[in-house]
Amino acid sequence: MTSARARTGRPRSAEADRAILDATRAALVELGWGKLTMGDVAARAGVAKTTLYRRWAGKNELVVDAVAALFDEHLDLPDLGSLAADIEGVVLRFAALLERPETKTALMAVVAESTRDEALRVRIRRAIVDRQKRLVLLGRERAQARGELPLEEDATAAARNADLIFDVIAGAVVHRALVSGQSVDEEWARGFTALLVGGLSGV
Amino acid sequence: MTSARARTGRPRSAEADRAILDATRAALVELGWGKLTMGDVAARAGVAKTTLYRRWAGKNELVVDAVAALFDEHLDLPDLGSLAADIEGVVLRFAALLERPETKTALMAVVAESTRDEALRVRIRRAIVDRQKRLVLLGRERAQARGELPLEEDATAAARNADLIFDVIAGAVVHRALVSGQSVDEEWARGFTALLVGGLSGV
DNA sequence: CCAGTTACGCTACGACTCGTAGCGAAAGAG
DNA sequence: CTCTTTCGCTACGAGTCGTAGCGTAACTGG
Repeated sequence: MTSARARTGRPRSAEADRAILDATRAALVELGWGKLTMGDVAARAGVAKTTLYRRWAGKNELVVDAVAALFDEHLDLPDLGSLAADIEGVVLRFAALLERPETKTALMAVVAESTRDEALRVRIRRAIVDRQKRLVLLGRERAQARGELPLEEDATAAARNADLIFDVIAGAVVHRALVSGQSVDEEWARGFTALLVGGLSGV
Repeated sequence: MTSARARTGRPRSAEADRAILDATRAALVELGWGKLTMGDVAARAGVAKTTLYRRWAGKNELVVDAVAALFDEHLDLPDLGSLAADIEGVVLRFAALLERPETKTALMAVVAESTRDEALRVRIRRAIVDRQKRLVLLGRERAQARGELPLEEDATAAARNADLIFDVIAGAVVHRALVSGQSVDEEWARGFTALLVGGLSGV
């Protein structure tokens, strides 16, 4: 499967791939999603425009891959000892990524495009969303191991619940950072964690 | 102030305004944000392209106004008798708007653009976000009047807390509907409400 | 009724971006 | 050394952008 395609002929330059993705991120920082053009990225990367189109169908796919690389590098979560500390940790990780200018301008834009492009939506899910989700699931497992959260017996209910928690955490951070346009600092993370753990009625 | 500008000369056609905004929403449904063009909207509305540019600076501002009209019409919240019921109500209102094809494709796109355009961000806030926020504040006041939530003494802390709750509710709905791409139905609304009210540790 | 003022529809325009095609050269596999 | 694929380059038609210029339409104050 891995060697089935392109066993012969000139191989694609891995260096070009790196240069293109780097150039894409740089262009996102300087120009933002709206003014980023394929021709500009090609020029920055020092490759021909046709080379871009041989590897990516268009701007959407290219930008998803360029941003996904950031999520790959910067998303991990050490065990901070308690459920609350882990939630604060994951919130601050998300926020650190969302407040970069590259991701800030690109993420919402590709998600917007994905509402009319199912293939793009799947690509985003695999490249970005699922990576975030794993952190939430990890924190959940740790909390269950500590006895802070009950073990769930029904698998489908557990999955539904995990989806819910993920949407709440990721959604709140995204909304705070991108829609409300305010910074996700430690103070906000503490307040959010207290709300999530204790609820509105909790003290 | 209101009569200070354009007291003389031919007045702008209010009918043209309506036709343009209707055409914009129709174009969003058919084409989506990405393929919507000013020329196409003008043709649909039966006006000249120059007329659009006399009233809106560009695609971003036009679409914000077109979508804002929907939020104006469909955002109110009857008193449902309890905090939990009110939260479910507001969640389902948000969801009903977000699941329309016009708003689905437009909202994230203009928010993405607004990360590089402060004036646009303010316009979105005033036209859309603040209208949503009022519903959350309203539900909060009702809950306090019922005694379900404590009255807060410190005004700045209360405002900060209201911002937090709003980001959590709106963020969760947006994330569920647009990023996870799953429907916000009554079952999800119930689960979300239970989590928000009781917290992770609450039963 | 008449000038003054503003909005309108229409046309045309240069600048830009898109995505593709065609070419000869380069880089590997067998 | 041949076959295959990628590469950089150039060129292209199509489409969009935002603006300018023009004559006409609509409304106001004298």
